[in-house]
Amino acid sequence: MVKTKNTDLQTQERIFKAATEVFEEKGFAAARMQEIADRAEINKALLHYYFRSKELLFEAVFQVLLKKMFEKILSVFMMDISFEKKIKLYYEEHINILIKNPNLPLFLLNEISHNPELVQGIRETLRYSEMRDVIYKQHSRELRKYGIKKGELPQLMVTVVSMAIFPFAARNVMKMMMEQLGDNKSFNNFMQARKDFASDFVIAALKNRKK
Amino acid sequence: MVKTKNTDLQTQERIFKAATEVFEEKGFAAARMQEIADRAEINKALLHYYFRSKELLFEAVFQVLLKKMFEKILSVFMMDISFEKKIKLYYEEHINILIKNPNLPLFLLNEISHNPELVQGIRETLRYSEMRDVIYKQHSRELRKYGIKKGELPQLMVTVVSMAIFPFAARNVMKMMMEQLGDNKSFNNFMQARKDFASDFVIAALKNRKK
DNA sequence: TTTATCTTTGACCAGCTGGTTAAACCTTAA
DNA sequence: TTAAGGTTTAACCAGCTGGTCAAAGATAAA
Repeated sequence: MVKTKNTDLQTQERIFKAATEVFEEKGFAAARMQEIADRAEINKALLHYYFRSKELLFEAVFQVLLKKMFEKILSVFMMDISFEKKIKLYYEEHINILIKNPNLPLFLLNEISHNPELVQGIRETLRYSEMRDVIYKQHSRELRKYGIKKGELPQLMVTVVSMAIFPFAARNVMKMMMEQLGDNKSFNNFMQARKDFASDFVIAALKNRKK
Repeated sequence: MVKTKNTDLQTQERIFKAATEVFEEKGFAAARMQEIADRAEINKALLHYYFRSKELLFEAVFQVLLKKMFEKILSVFMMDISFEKKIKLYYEEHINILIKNPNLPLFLLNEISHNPELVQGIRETLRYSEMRDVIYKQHSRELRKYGIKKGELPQLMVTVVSMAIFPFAARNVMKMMMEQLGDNKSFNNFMQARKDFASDFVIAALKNRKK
């Protein structure tokens, strides 16, 4: 309970890690408690000893994965650097994270859409309105120059993040396309190249907008 | 069997429609045969009479939804019009389809990622390499002008489609952001506005690229 | 060593899930 | 009217799923 033995933490961490893997791969509905127990190499009853139910275990895992997804985005967009640098840094950092966690986007989008109550967790983690206000204050001059009105900021933000996130969600479709192409570039190479392509694309679009 | 009575088709169609709804909403793993039967207002055993198993029923539904997603994209990008017009028409048509089927993107991406064998169906429906070749032949002049090399075409294509598809996949997250904003625009208004935003954005980026 | 507390386990269970089956029902053609 | 074949149903089933529980095992303090 209060006393934290070595073994306690080891076991709980092993369960948590196994649960993360299984939930991320299969999603909540297709995930099986038995499989989590097997991967953690423990008895199934132990799962319920540490995390009362499948739902509670899932929620614990979900919160951590949600933060893994959004904390970096938030911190980058809150930084006090130029908008151009921010875009470049965002793609660099976020694509790196997603290369390490390629299942993250589809997992999060899917669970959120199937269980709207999870959205509450996002409110607290993403803090969108805060981010939006900071961005608009910091970059009012640049955004005006680019002809982005405050009402259009969501359009721009969605565009920016979709260019990084969408390819991971569509990863299997893309892999198929690349095979068919006889393209030797791996998916990861594609995403490495995308860091520059995406930032150049966004900057170019902004600099040449109809005003 | 061969004789097609009225009632046969009506029943089979009712089952198919109900199955489409349930699979699209819940996904394969969380979908329940009983719920499909209830929505079709028939006995559960009838599902197995018309479609032998859950898997077979799912595959039938999946193929139709896959075509709903991709046929329009394919036909637009195969048309003999300028690249700019093609981009505009693509967003107009595809966003219209997705507004009518908002769950389609997440459903397809998710099922494909959880069941790689379904990719075969995409090969036949999407015909990516054919599309890519046609695009590159038709627009070699324009693409050269924009400084898009053949190897970069996938980057451009993924960018274009992600701007239309991603917002639907992230629909619930976006709805939350809009509420928090106190924004009265509905999600559909956002997507209507996105038709112009996206095409202008892509065209602007192309016209101002580093070469 | 003893004792109290925390961990871990095997065995078990109720309820759900996809799927089957035999019988009833309906339609149609002879 | 009747026989045949397709359609629909209620009842049923085996296997899986999340979850429980009593007992055994480990740990550390007294």
